[in-house]
Amino acid sequence: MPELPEVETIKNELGPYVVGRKITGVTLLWEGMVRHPSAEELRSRLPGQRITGLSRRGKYLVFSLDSGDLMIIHLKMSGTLWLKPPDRFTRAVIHLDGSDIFFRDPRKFGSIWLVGDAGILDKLGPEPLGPDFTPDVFARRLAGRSAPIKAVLLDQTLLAGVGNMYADEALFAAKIHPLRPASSLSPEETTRLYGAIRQVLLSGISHKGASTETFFRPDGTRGSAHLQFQVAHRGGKPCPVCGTPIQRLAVRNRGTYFCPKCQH
DNA sequence: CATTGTCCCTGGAAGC
DNA sequence: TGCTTCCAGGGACAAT
Repeated sequence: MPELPEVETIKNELGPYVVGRKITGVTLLWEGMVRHPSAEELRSRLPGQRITGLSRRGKYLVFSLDSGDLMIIHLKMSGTLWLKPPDRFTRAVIHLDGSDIFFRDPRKFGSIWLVGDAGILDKLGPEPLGPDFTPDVFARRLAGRSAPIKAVLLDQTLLAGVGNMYADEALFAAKIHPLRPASSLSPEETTRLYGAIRQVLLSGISHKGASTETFFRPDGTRGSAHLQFQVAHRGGKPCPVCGTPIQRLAVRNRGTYFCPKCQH
């Protein structure tokens, strides 16, 4: 499930193959992924445009086009962008005058937009690894939030890019229980969590993303970040710090893994 | 505005 | 072997 480190990895590794290339055609095998405009308009407006840049905002991939348009892709649960030939889960192909891009998405949750500006991204909170995200900013944004800290970390308007896996990892690293009300964190705990979020995301990027399920890099290989996970997707296994079995509970229908002894 | 629940999707694993 | 159930879960949306 692509979160910030996985999307960053795709951006880094796909960019060299697509920036500077011209789109020559679009094949949609699952039109439901097109969010704006219509599938028909997407097919007619993309060909002929040159990709001038590829960037990431939160979990969104942003392709800049020479017309000024933006092609924005969200991979959601199971999406990947491949440079290699398609399989039965390919939902779209962006044909280029070079390597084609294959949008692979078994669960069909992924989305694509073709827009004139980045307005749909305005709602996102700060980039966790960017200069605008400081412990003070984090503390202010948590203030007044009574929901469980785990749920609040998944709110993309609070902070952009943290998903289910890295939220669990950050809470474990900061030794904070996932059900703690967000506003109950002490200043010291808030600072600790701030550092933990940045640390687990940077670790994820350096390991080229986590391939717990359907994530693959553009060349089809897996990342190795999941091998570093302490609690995420490790229900029943011993806590690497104290040996207590890792527990699983559901927070807003999201599987949440934590150590009941280490996290308070 | 904050919060919670439902829904969209499908394959793989586990249980019977 | 084959059926059913559960699990993976980001974000749009509706309801409170």
